[in-house]
Parts: sequence; C-alpha cells; structure tokens
Amino acid sequence: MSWTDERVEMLKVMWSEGKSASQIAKELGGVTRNAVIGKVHRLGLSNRGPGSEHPDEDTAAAEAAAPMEQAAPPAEEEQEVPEPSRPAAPPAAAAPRPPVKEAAAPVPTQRPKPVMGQPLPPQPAQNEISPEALANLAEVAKKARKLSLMQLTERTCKWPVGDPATDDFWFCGLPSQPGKPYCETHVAVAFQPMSARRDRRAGGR
DNA sequence: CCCTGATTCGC
DNA sequence: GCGAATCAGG
Repeated sequence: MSWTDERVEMLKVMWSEGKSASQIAKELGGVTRNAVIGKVHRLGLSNRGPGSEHPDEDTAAAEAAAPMEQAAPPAEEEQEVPEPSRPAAPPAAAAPRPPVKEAAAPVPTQRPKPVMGQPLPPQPAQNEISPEALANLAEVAKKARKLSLMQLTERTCKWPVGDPATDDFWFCGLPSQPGKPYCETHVAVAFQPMSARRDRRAGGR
C-alpha cells in the first residue's frame, strides 16, 4: 500500500483532528500505526497544531454564524479519559456519508464509491441520527462554506462532503465548536455516544 | 498490560 | 520514501 494523495490527505485531516496514529492506521487500512507515524514525521507535521493555533477567540464569528446555545459540557477529553463521546462514524473516512440529504431520502445519494482501490476498513455502522440533527444538517449544508482542505483552520468545521477523489469535495467550513473539529451541527452527528467500545482505560496519556 | 508518539535504520 | 523494530513514556 502506498501513500496516495487521497490517503495522505486523509492522514493530514485525521491527524489534525487529533486522532491517534493507530486509529488513523486502522481507518486508512493497509498500514500500521508505525507507518502512519513515520509518514507524519516525514510530512513534517509531527506537531499537531502549530499552524493555525492561536489562542485568538473570535466570538463574533462563531456567534454570528452559530448563535446556538453554547453549552460547554464538563467533558474535556484528552484521549486519556474514557469519555462516552467519540466519533461514531468518522466522516473523514472514505465514505463520509454527508448527511446532505433530506429526511425523505432514506439513503444518501452518496454511495460508497469504489474509488481508490484501497482496502477500506469496515465502516462502522452509523448510528441513527435524530430527526432534529438531520434537519440541521440539511440547513447547514446550504450554509456550508465549501472550503478546500487548505482553507481549514482550527476554527472551521472539517466535516467532509463529497468524494475526496473528485473535485466535488469540500468541507463544511462553518465555525467549529471550540476544541472540536466540527461545527455544532456536525459535532452532534459525529460525536454520538457509542455503546459498544471497550472503555477500559486507566492511565493513558 | 494497555496505550501513546518518536526515532532509528535496513530496505 | 517506507515502515518494522525499537525506544521512551503514561
């Protein structure tokens, strides 16, 4: 398995989102965590967020575009706490399943295309999305800024839409939740509590 | 023992 | 460039 542009792209996104090397390797498939780490270093992004990491909070922007309640759960995770919230279905994977569809359509038009002959890992069954969430997603899709990979910053929603292998691919781009990779709407969909996932954890870092 | 990323070094 | 083996640590 070689590092194709798509794979490197996914690696960058997932890494910047804070996913661990082993998890990225697992999702990319065909590589080990060592391979991922090695690649990360070779790409020179061993550091996870120096690029646009400035403690600069623009409340106006976030408030203007997402004037929703800003309940800040006490859950401040660092990969070492067995939190109940984790990406249920990593959209960054090959088949993001952009919920850009109406509730009427039982199935998104986006089909798992046979793009890139990589052994795409078994996509974890996506949990049900609440009707409210779907409604919001439909709205958000219209407001999406359709940013390209390089336009993403720490404060833009990195929810992918479309197929990374085609030009019909973009990221939501709306103001993301502080500390989260997605806007509030996408966070709600991506970070669903997953039931079956061992949480035995004690000391991680 | 589980896990994490970092580094080395033969390929 | 690649990644297994290894290292260093939680």
